[in-house]
Amino acid sequence: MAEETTRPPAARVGITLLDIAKEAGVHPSTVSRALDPSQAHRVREATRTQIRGVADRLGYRPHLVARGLQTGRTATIAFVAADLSNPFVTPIIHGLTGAIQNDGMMPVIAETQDDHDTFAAILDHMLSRRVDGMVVAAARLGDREILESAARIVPLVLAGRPLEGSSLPQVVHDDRLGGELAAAHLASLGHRRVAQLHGPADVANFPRRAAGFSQHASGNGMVEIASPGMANNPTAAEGERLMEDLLATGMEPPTGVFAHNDLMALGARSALGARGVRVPDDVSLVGYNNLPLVGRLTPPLTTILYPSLEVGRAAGELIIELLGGEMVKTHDLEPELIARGSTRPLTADG
Amino acid sequence: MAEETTRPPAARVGITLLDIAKEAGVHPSTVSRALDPSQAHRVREATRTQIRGVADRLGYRPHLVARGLQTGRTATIAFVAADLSNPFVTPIIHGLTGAIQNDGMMPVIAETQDDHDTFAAILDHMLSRRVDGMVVAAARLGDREILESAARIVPLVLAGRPLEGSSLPQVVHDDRLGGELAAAHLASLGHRRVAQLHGPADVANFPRRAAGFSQHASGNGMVEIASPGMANNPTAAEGERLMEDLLATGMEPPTGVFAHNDLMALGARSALGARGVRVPDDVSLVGYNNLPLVGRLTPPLTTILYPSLEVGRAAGELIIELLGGEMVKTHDLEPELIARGSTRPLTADG
DNA sequence: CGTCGGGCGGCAAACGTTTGGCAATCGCAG
DNA sequence: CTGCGATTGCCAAACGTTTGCCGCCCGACG
Repeated sequence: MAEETTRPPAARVGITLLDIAKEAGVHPSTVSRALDPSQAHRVREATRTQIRGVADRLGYRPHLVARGLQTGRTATIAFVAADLSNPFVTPIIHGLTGAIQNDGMMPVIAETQDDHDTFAAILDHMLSRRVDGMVVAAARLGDREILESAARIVPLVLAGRPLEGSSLPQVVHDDRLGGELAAAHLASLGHRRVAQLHGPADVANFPRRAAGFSQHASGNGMVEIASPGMANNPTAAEGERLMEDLLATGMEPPTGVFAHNDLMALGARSALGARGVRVPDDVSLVGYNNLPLVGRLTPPLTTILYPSLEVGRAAGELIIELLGGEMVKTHDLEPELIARGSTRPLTADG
Repeated sequence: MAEETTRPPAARVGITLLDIAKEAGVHPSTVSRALDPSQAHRVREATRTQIRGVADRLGYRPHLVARGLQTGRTATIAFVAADLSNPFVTPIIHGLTGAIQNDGMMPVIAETQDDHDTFAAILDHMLSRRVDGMVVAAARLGDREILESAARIVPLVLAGRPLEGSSLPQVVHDDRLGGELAAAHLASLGHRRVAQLHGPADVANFPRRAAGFSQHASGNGMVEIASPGMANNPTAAEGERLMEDLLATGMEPPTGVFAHNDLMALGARSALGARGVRVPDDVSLVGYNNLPLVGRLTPPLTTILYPSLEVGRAAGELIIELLGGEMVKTHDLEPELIARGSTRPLTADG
């Protein structure tokens, strides 16, 4: 038998367990065990170190695909976002990645663009990929069925966007309370005439924020001006449009405005500015999310803190617990008012 | 042979080609071909539609892991970032995802935290995963060797951060020109005494920006105040620290400051504000990147546009071309000055 | 009527692991 | 010297595809 004295020194692609076994003069299965910490005890110290040596020398890299086929696990978590350009999702990805990377798992990412068919296709694709779990931040009302059928196949947690009438595990954020906080804040500043800029109704956060706000408002003698429709998407452009529509009605404008997220608030501010309406002098403006930098705007935006980073992290931890067979259902994270310069007490002329 | 009349209606997990073959009374390989558009012509129209019918009825989902093992392709692109919380990377991910999602590929994401060992481990892990390609936005000077050895195994493109002295395919952005634009802008406003806040030297963008700036400055009679060291990371905190150090030297401060990125510029603004130095009245400030929202700050930040979204998209396209066997090397994207309120002409007292 | 060729489909190997079961070996005690 | 248990390593099957090759059948042509 010819003895191979020199080999390409390192990191050749395609070194397999079999190569190592041959080189070390043992059976592939022995190599597999020697390299697997949880099975290493099944192989003698001496053989083990020898095998490890050969593996290192040859630059062995386990073939995770092959392993995945055998074990049924891919060390992969799907992350499904509606719109990756929304600054709101970055911290979620960041938190998620941080929570799972230690366990050797990595997120694989897709974007639905808030389109139902795309959403369905992506879920399907992720199942085909045999991801070990899914974190979905793109849920809309109409997606419930496919979400639940996916959840029957693979651990799935909702993050960022809850889903009305579903009992899927999720990272819960109390949007209703957030809405209340916004109303309470405006109330405490003396505002009576208020309005909301509504995000799309099929994204469950927004109706909840709206309900919380309305409830507190009506319970405290505030007058809520009916808003001119709702946004098709929770974007700055839509916020601007809604605000314009509101101003265009000709009726006496509100002194306090609650936009259902920061992007819409920014859009609203543009619309107000274009009409010569000043924030906060003429109108107090409250957003939602506390996006990066909104605290450095002028005026700095008063907003409700949405703890995106923690949501991402919690989602990751939830998934990992689910994978471990635990039955955890939810994880709670509270909203918090961050009062800044875009709101101020109502004055006589305001 | 018992005829199975009723089956679980749909989407059971674990329907395999074999199940379909059995059900349709053909060989698995025929099913495989019938379902593969590029092989479908090898099977008669009738059998094909029958097979498709059975597949749909059973809710068949191809097992991408098994396919990957066989074909060697995973339909997966690694995206390696230094810091996912930097608003700068989101648009890159967005662009990348958009560019590859149509081809059924998805990014799998990891974060190096700008640590060399973590970086090496992640590259290795990605190779183990058998990703089809890599987009690396986390390159530092010391990472060259491992990057090049990875690039020998799998198509790899650099995006966001170039690498000094390397000929890896990359999405090129002319940082030097960006630096020049910053200097030229300040010069055109009459500024003579200027300073830079340096990003870390082992991230190649920053020395290039610095060189472009310095060259234009000295070539146009400007006096560049030596800066007090450089940032360890390109973050707001570090920008603040550098600016403080600069002010603390006691020498006459510059009237124009070029921060090597927007985050550092924001940190610098804080430091200036804390000392009662006004922007732009006392100091004109230029950043880099044009992060979302910096145009809405007060004053809105003058900055150099870094086309992150296009960089991400271009990186995705480059990878796909590389996968197609093309030999493309680079893709160019120009910087662009965006003059806003944080810079203004030098006045007698400024 | 024989042969050729093309269309269609089956066969089996291969991709690189993991893992349950079994065999061999060894040490040690009876 | 034999028997027994524990330790160590081997065997082979299995995970779900893809794909080169071969064979069958049918029609057409010589």
